[in-house]
This record gives sequence, structure tokens and C-alpha cells, in this order.
Amino acid sequence: MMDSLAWPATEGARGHSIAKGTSRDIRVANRFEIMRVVIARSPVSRQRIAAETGLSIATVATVVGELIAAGLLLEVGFEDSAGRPRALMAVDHAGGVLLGVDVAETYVRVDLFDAALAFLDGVEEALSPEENRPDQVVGHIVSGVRTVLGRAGTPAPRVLGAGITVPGQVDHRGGVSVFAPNWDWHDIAFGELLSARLGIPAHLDNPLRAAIVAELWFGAGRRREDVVVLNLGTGVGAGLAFRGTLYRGATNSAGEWGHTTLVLDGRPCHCGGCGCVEAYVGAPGIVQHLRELDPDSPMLHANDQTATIDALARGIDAGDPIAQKVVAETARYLGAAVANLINLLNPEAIVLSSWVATRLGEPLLAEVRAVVARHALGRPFVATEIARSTLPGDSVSLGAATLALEGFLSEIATNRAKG
Amino acid sequence: MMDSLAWPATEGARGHSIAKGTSRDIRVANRFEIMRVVIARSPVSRQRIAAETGLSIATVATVVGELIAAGLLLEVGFEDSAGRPRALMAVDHAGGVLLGVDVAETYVRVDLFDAALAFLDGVEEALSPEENRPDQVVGHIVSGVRTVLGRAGTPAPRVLGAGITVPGQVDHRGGVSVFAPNWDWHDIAFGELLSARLGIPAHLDNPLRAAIVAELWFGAGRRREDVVVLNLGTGVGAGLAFRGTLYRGATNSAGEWGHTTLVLDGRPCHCGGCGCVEAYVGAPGIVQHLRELDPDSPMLHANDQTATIDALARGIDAGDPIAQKVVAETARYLGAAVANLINLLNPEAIVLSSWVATRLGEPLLAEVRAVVARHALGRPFVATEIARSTLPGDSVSLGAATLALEGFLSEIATNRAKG
DNA sequence: GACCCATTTGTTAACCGTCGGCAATACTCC
DNA sequence: GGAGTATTGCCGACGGTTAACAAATGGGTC
Repeated sequence: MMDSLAWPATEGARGHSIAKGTSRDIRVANRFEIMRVVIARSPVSRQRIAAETGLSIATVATVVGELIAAGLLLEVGFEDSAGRPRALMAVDHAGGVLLGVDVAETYVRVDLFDAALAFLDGVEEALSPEENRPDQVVGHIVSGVRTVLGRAGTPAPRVLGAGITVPGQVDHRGGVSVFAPNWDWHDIAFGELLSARLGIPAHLDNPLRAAIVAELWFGAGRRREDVVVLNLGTGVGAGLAFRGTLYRGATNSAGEWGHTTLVLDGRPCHCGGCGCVEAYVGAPGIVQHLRELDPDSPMLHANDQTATIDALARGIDAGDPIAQKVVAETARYLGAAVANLINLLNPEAIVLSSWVATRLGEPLLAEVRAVVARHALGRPFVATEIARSTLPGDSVSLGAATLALEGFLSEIATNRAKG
Repeated sequence: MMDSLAWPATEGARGHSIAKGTSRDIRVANRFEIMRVVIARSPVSRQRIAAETGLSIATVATVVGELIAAGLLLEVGFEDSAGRPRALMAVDHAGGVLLGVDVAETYVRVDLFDAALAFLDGVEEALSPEENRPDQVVGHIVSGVRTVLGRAGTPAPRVLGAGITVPGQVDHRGGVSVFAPNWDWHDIAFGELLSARLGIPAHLDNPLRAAIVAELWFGAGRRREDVVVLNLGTGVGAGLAFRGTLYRGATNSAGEWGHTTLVLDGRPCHCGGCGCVEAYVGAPGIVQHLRELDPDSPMLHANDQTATIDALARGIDAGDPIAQKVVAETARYLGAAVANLINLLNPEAIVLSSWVATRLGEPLLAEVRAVVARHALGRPFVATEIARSTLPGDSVSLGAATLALEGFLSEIATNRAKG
């Protein structure tokens, strides 16, 4: 058994359920926070880090020292002051790389990032419908990882960790894909398979959670406590963060916002229910709006939702009335569903992410805001910012890599002893 | 200005939003946990407390020592063991009392509890529709408090604190009723008014939050992390707890589950929207189901929902088919709305509370379970226990008093120096 | 240009608080 | 009195902060 396993095989058998907080957790949280500030404000002085985090300068100095010792940070210069110049810290771009792997129904995407989560390189391998065995998927991941690491040049960079997202219910502590509905996987110890083949600390989770972590570190979630990210794609779902940290639910399946009922006894949904949010605002649902409005629309591309949504986006730009009606109809449902989240959870921000949100963009968002204003209660509504994600690239693989960084930061040894 | 104010008037002006955790918080959380164990398992040995909390015996001993010094706990006897007998701890019933005040639209309820949150006495004063000025409400609270404390006998007991719930959006830190829709209150510094007149540390909050705190301490929330309590009354709302603690949302208005849309463009709701959950499962909504099924039903009591719901409950017991249909119809909506919560939040338990849940009881719950099973996703569904609240009495005033106990426990000085 | 001082930054040590482990003590039973 | 268990006190490890101190620079003075 390799020691690169990120999940101790036997754990979690504690007698009680309450997460007892230890002082160690405080240090780890501070490391996260300081790393976030350095990434966002780079180059940045210790003084400024202290001001932004609220920590004392002494604590900042020790934590920064740890991060320098771990090879993540670097003093990159100095800044004038009235007295001694401030040293400026930045992420050491040679300090190591992180891998973010997004396993979806039709593709496996492997992205390489530096320790500041700046995108370096990426490959995407298509997944045919027959290739749904875990070992086949693992094969694609391994080949993708080899490709990007190979291209990264010599000497091979130090890999700090890999984050892998798999759809469905994932037990992130055990590295187990508990249930992946599309492939009918049950309790696949995916993480072990991967660690064994990669020799890299691997962190398995679900794409919704990766997306919210990416927003927390780099997007609308920065400096906020309660954030929801809505993944609008073929399926739809929500990533949730409460009090500044990821919320997973009791059994790692929180966030199935797509399968909450919006229209009782409404449109059938592929989950078997009726009137689910996903049936109206998922890509197939949007295509259905178009088909119902104009069955012969030239924007319709049979068997290719992506092309249809693209055509729709072009139609909006061109002022096509049918396209506009489709957007309005979609927003009628999406807005009500967003208002539900606002009323129930009173978040600070709701972020629209994934490819449908990207393509339909501002026109959809404007309509949604108007609908939300009608449905949501006044006070929570004004407290919530509704925005599109500003993250570049695939925010799922970015979030997966971020989870790997969090894992790495959690395991840095504290160095009091110096020498 | 009195020093019994529980809310420092100037606070919260920190530059950053992240709640920086201190080791002090750990101690406070452990005090809560140990107090909960003592209340639930009383009389209980230190050993058992350690086993149930997962803390070391040493830590349990120090915290128990603090609580004894604060007058909350007492050694009440010994338990045989093979060697030295275990000392048994219990709450000191003479250690102090807590007040729980539930301010509703039509009444002010003041309950007195001992430090173990056992009910001692209570009074309810009716609130006429004209009596909606803050000072009038305060007057009722003060008179109620004087009554129960007067009856408690001499010498007057030590009051550890008072928790007061007010409907609407409440800023618990500042003790301000930010917005109470029924009375059109805006930014009433209710807490200051009360502290000044009572001379008792007062803790203001919202009834939904009180209800979930009560469940966390004494009901289905014990030893659970993620719990939802549904308040089914004239209005409906949800109290939320994530990771073992109360969730308030960004601006203290999380939990408006009653105003999430379940039937797009459905029944009008008094909030101005349409198709809200409350319009179907709030008491008036249930009465409307009955009216639609049988406009001449003898169970209908004009202008008295409570009587109608009571008649409905009797009808169910008697096997009245109309009553059963009304329950089924109500469950059709309630079940779907509960399933939404399960899919979105994946909680460990959902607790049905308040007077409608009490009266319609098991028959409603059975129907709801069946509907939820159809609507919710399989895996989160089996992970969620759906139950009626087992708390006796008014769980809102109980929760309010519990909030006061939490406040008291947070402010116990740590005593290393002894003598 | 040499020197000194003010000023600010960064580091170190001391302190307090938390928890856990271990040994000494307390207590009862056999 | 000895065995066995409970409780307590003490110590170490770790966290953060405060305060004192060392380091680095600029500016003024001779």
C-alpha cells in the first residue's frame, strides 16, 4: 500500500458525531485564509496580510514562515515605507503544481495549475458511452495526467496534489464514489485506484462542491460567508457554503436543487419526478421551451443541445423575438427557483456558473433578476448579490485543484523547531 | 445605561467578515456539549460525560469544575464501581432560573424554567390587535415576568437570563427587531427597552431560531449535525441548523421556507406571491382545502382556524372521509415541500413542530412520509428521519430560554485560580 | 561622507488559554 | 492492607497575542 493515499482507510469510527474543534483547526483555517490573501493581492506584505485577515503580525509571520518552508511562498521584493521596507510575498511559481480533474459523462478533463491556482495547461479526453467502467475512467485520468505533466517539461514539477471530481454522491473522506447514477456505480473505491496508479495524493469529491470551493477562494465567495453557486448545465445543481465553509449535508448529497419541485405535477423529469427545477432550466428543458414556442425553429439542432443553446445565444444577440421569449420563459422558472434559495437560505451571493450560464450570459441574468425581485422577500433579496461566475475556464477542475491545495495545506507540519 | 445589557451597543464594526475562531470558542462549545449531556443523562458521572462527548477526562473535570463554581451543577451522589465510586453530576435546581418569552401576534407567553430547562411555571397574556406598540408589548412581558417570578416564592431565585422571541427579522447581536411585518415595526431596539425595565440579561431572537435551538438541545437535534425544524402554524417557516449550530443567514432572515414557491402561479399567498408553501400547508391553507372539498362541512368554523383544525383532527380520528381527504391533500403539498428540503440540504432529521403538527399528528405525518418517499431522491431520503417534535409545551419559549442559557454559559469566567 | 536618530518592519520571548497524557492522590471494596 | 478505579494536579504541545528587541532604511547634522 502506498503512503500517498490521502484517505486513511480506517477512520470515522469515532463514537460520537459532534465535530470536536481542536486548536489545530484554527491554524489550518488561518493558513487557508493567508494563502487566499496572498493569491488575491500578490505581491503583498505581511502587514497587509495581517490587516486583511485580522490576525496579529506575529501569527502572520509564523504562518508565512511555514508556507515559505513548505515551498509555497517566496519573498519577491520590497516595498518602500517610512522605515524598514516591507517584504513582499507571492506564491512561488516553481513551488509545485496542482492537478484538477473533472470527470463528466462525456469527457475527462485534466487541468494543470501552479500553486497559485493559475492555469498552466489542460487536456480533454472524450468518453464514449461504453467507457463507463471505473478502470476505464481511471485510465483516461492517468493518461491525461501523464500528458500534462509530460508537457510541463523537465525536471518534472513537484505535484502537491490532485483533486478529482466524479458526478453523484461521493464520500470524500474515504475516496469512494458512493453512487454515480449515470454509470450505475456503487461504492467504487475510486480514490484508492487512482492513488495507486498515480502516486500522488488524490482528493475525490463531487463537482458541485468543487465549484463552490472555487468560488470561495477566487470568485464571488471571497470574503463572504454564505454563498450558493448554481451549476447550469445539462443537469443543474447547487453548491452550498455556509459560514465560509463548504456544506456537504449529512450523507454528502446536499445541493440537489435541480430536483426540488417548482411546479407540482409539472413536466416530467428524468429523475422520475415531476416539476423539478432541472426539467425547466437544464439545457434539455430550455431546448424544450424553444420547441414548444416554435417547433420548426432553425435554432433547433436535433441531438445537440450545445448547438441549440449556442444558436439561442446568437439569436438573443441578433434580437430574435423567439430567442428572447425562450430566455424569458427560462428566467420565469429559474428566477422563481433562485428566489426560493434566497428566501430559504438568505445567502450573501448566488453565482450562476457552468456552460449554459456562460452562453446565455447577461440577457438571461437580467431577466432572472427581474423575476427574483418579484418572487423573493424584500429584505433577503436586497442582501443577495446575483451574478455570473467570473472564474475563467472550467471552474470544476479549478475547484478540484483547490481542494487538493486545501489538503496539502492541512498537512503541513508546524515548525517550531528551527535550524 | 445598565450593565445587564446582553448586547454591546457598538460592535461588529470589524474590518473583515471572516469569523476568526479562537480557542475560547472551543471551550464554550465544550461547555454547551457537557451541559447537554448532563441534562439528558442526569445524574451522570464524569467518565460517562467524557465518553459521550469524546473529550478527555481531564478536560471534562475542568469544565465540570467551572460549571459547579458557576452554580449550575452539583454532585448529587455516587455510583458504585469496582473501585472508587463515580461522583454523579446533575443540574443544581436551586442554581438559578431562566425565562423564555414567546411574543406572538395574539399573545405574550412567559415561561419559567430551572437551569436544566425543566418547566416550572408560565403565564400567557392576550394581545389585542390594537396593542402593537413596542412599549405595550414590553409592558406585557414585564408583567408576565413579574408574575412568574413572584409566584416562584421567596427568596427570589437568581435569574440567569431571559430569552425573548419576536416574529420577523431580528438582529440578535444588537437586540433589535429589524422588521416585524405584522406590526410594521422597523428597527425597534426592543432589547434595550427590555433590559432597562427588567434588569436581566436579555437575548432577543426569532421564534424559528428558538425552535431549532430547542430541538438541538433537547429534541431530535441531539447528537445530530444538520437538522431542520418545520414550524407549522398559521404561518410556516423552517429553523435551520448546520454542523450542529444554528444557521441565521446573511441578514438573519434564513428559514422563510413558507415563502418558497411550490406551485408556480399557484394559490395567492398573503406575502403577495403565488404558490407559496404557506398558502397550502399553513392553517388557513388547510382550511381552504377543506372548504374546496366540502363548502358546507360542519368542521368549518368561520373566523376560527384553530377550531376548524381541531374539528379536522377529531374527524380523522372518527374516520371521516372528508377529513382524511383534507389531510391527504395537505400532505401532497407538505410532502413535496419537505422533499425539496431533503434534496437541497440533505439533513439528518426534519422535525415537524408547532400547533398544526401537534393536532394533525401521526395521520398527517404518515401521509407526508409516503409523499416524501415519492418526491425525494432515494439516498438522501433514507438518511433523513422525519418526525414530530417530542418537546413538551411551547418549544419556542423553551428555545428562547435555551438561548439565554447559552448566553450565560458563554460568559462564565474561566477559573484557573482556585480558593 | 560619517554619524546619529526616528521610524517602521520582522523576530523572539513571555503569557494566557485550550486540550491530552500521566502520575499522584482519593476513595472504596475485598 | 492490597487491589482497583475515580479524580485531580501537573506538564507538554499547540494556538494566538502582546511587548520587547533586532534589523533595515531615510533623513538630518556635523
